[in-house]
Amino acid sequence: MIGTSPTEDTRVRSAAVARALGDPKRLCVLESLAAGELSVGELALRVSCQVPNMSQHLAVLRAAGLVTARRDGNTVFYRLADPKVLEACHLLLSIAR
Amino acid sequence: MIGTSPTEDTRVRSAAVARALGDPKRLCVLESLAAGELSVGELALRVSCQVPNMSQHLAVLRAAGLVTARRDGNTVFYRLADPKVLEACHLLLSIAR
DNA sequence: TCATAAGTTGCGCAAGAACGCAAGTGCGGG
DNA sequence: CCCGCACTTGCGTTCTTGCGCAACTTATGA
Repeated sequence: MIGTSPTEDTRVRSAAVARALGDPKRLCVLESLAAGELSVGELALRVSCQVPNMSQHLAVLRAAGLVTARRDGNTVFYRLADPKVLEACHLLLSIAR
Repeated sequence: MIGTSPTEDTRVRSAAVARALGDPKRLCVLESLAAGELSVGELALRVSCQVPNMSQHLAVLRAAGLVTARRDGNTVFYRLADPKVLEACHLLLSIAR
C-alpha cells in the first residue's frame, strides 16, 4: 500500500529530489538522457551552458540520485539512474500544462 | 503522445512546479490535503509552523497551480488542484526511496 | 615526460527563498 | 460601529542557488 504517511526524513529527501528537478536546464539534461547516456560536453552543448556549470548541475542530479556516472578513459558519461525519473519529468510537464 | 520535446517555456513552468514541491513542509501540506480540504490554521498545526509562514507556503503552492483556495466566511480552505499532484508526491517518495 | 583534452572544484557575486515578526485586510458578532 | 478572528502582506535577516571564471585533477598520446 502506498498510503503510509512518510517520516520527516523521507519528506526531506523527497524535497531534495524535487529541488534537483526544479531547474529548467536540469530538466533539459534529464530529457536529453532519455535516449541514452551522454558525455558532459555533449550535455553542455544541448543545454547550451558552460562545461563547469554543467558539471555542477550534474553533481546536483547525482547527489539526488537521479543520474549515475560512468568513466570511459577521458570522458564521463551520464545516464538516468531510474526510469521513474523520466516519469517524474512527464508528470511535471502534465501538471504544468 | 507524451514524447514531444518541451519548449523552453514549458520547461521553465515544470521547473517552477518542481521547486514548489521542493520543501518538506509543502510536501507535508499536500499530503495533508490528500484527505480533503483544510483551513490555513489546521495546516499550520499539522505542519507545525506559524500561520504567516504557512500562508506564504500556500501562496507558493497556489502560484504553481498545485492547490486552490475557497473562502467560507472568515476561514479559507485549501484543496489539491489536481490528483496528479498527489501522484507526483508519491513518485518523489518512491524515487527518494 | 610534456602537452593537450575532458571534467571537477574553489571562489566571489548576485538573485532567490524561508523564516519570524509586525502591520494590514476582510468578514462576522455583539 | 467596533471588536475579534482568520489570513495575508511587508520587511529585514539569514541561508541557499546559479553562474562565470580560474585553478586543479586525471587520462590520452606524442
